[in-house]
Amino acid sequence: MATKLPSAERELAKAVQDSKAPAISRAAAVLRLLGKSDNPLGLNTIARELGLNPSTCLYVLRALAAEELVAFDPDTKRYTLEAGVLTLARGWLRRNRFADLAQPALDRLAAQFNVTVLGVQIVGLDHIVVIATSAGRDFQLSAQVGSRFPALISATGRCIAAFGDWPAAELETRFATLRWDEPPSFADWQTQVAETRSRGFAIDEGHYITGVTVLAAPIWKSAGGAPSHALVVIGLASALRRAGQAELQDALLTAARGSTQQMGGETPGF
Amino acid sequence: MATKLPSAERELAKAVQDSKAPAISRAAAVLRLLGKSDNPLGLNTIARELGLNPSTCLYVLRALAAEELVAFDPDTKRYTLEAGVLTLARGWLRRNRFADLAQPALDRLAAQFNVTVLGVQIVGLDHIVVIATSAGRDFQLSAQVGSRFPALISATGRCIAAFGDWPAAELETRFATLRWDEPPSFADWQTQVAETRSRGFAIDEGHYITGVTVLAAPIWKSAGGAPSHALVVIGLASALRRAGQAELQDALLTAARGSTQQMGGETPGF
DNA sequence: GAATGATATTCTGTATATTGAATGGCGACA
DNA sequence: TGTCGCCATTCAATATACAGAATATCATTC
Repeated sequence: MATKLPSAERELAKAVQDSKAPAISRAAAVLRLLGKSDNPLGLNTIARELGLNPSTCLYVLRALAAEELVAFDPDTKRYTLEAGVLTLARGWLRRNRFADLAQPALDRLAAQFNVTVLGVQIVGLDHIVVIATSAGRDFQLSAQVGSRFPALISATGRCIAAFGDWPAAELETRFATLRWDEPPSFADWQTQVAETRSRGFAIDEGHYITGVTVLAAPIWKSAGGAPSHALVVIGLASALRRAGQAELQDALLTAARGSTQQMGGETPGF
Repeated sequence: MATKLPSAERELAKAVQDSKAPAISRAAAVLRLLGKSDNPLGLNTIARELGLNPSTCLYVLRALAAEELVAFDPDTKRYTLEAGVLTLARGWLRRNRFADLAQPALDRLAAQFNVTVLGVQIVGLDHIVVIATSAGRDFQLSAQVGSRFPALISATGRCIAAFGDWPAAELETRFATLRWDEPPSFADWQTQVAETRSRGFAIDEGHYITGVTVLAAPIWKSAGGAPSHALVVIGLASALRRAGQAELQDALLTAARGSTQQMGGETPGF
């Protein structure tokens, strides 16, 4: 009993439990697993990894293959993602102006301060997703479009907590699951969140990744409520100080305000 | 009885029928519908469009929302695609060298002959998916990455038929469902497929879209079997003649042979 | 402000998706 | 070449996802 489950398996079990369409949770888990994997996977490998019954898993894979979301190699009996997922992404991109709108601002910041800049979308309290990127000249750090991170991590996390109006208990629960290089205490973090609120943007100085400073400024898609996106600057702490961190912070805030306007939103006066 | 069903509904009904995981077919249909739609959709709209029971549809949407593949606006009660689909696409892109490998060749062809060039992936006999594009200087025609087309349509279709070794009956069934501006007869088409086989590439002269010529050359990922990808050139018939269609055909074939080599495949000598 | 029409959502019995065991098939290794 | 062990796949019993009716919620019109 109470054997230690891999986290993917753990979460999936929960999602399946109280859903009226568990097959869909299983399908999503399979797709994500295949997306992470560097090479094609066999049925049993997938089933074991996700804690699924092999026969159930087989039916899931067959359904996904029929939908062209998963490719099946009959020779090796191995599965990979199929091009159908691209088609879905295209549908999403068509309806989302943020990537196009923010790109010029990202490029300007990246070029002027020689840093990596991301445009991210905030998906509730769960995750943020990288929508657009621009790398500095000597790109020390990078992240790819489509990457997911936990919502509350690093500078963006403080933004989300600061401007989101979430119940403190909920925040603390989520906070407890985060992985940092140098984890702040919850109390310290709350102080930093308060600072973020008064300053209008967030800083993470080496907590998430040692030696790396992350700045994040919120973007509002509509007038009220929580921010929908954020601009994120990533750079080595030493390099940032050289590049003029104060100016960079101003430029970031201005860019975020501009993006908010372009999105038809309104930056609240905290 | 025998009321005319929308085609999406028709196909979905079939897929659900004999699947051991019908919820997954329904989920995929919902995602595709949301991907096509220009604006957020309500529950009943979706259910009606796909011929689903509203309550079933609700459970599907809730499951998809929990997986961050669908976004739900509690105010308007409307659904859209969510950024999670981007994450899946990223996973696929990581494992697919074709887009990166082919891009230079596409750009060269597009620039030299002022045409639109596509790199497509062949997904069985069902569809092709656009993986990479390059537009000419005055881009008369275009297609976006992620777009899907029926496998047997236009020049690419003749390639697939010519080099794929599919049963004739299967081909004829599928052929019957295609929509052309100026449909060829099945007999004519078979002749053109035979020509394609001997020539090594396919031409569609105004059949698919009036006044538009399409060329397609196959690419093999592995030594034997059917081609996995194709290079496709699209241009106005008049413009192509001016640009030197004979040279273009040579250049296309050479490019496809080169891509085949880069992919580690082998162009068979038909 | 009442009534109407449309929508989203909950509820309940039943057809069926899921499970775990049994079978079939393939490669490794001796 | 035969045996073993793993993997994919089928099979049969049953827990449950699903369809349809009932209810709740919301706009819209008079």
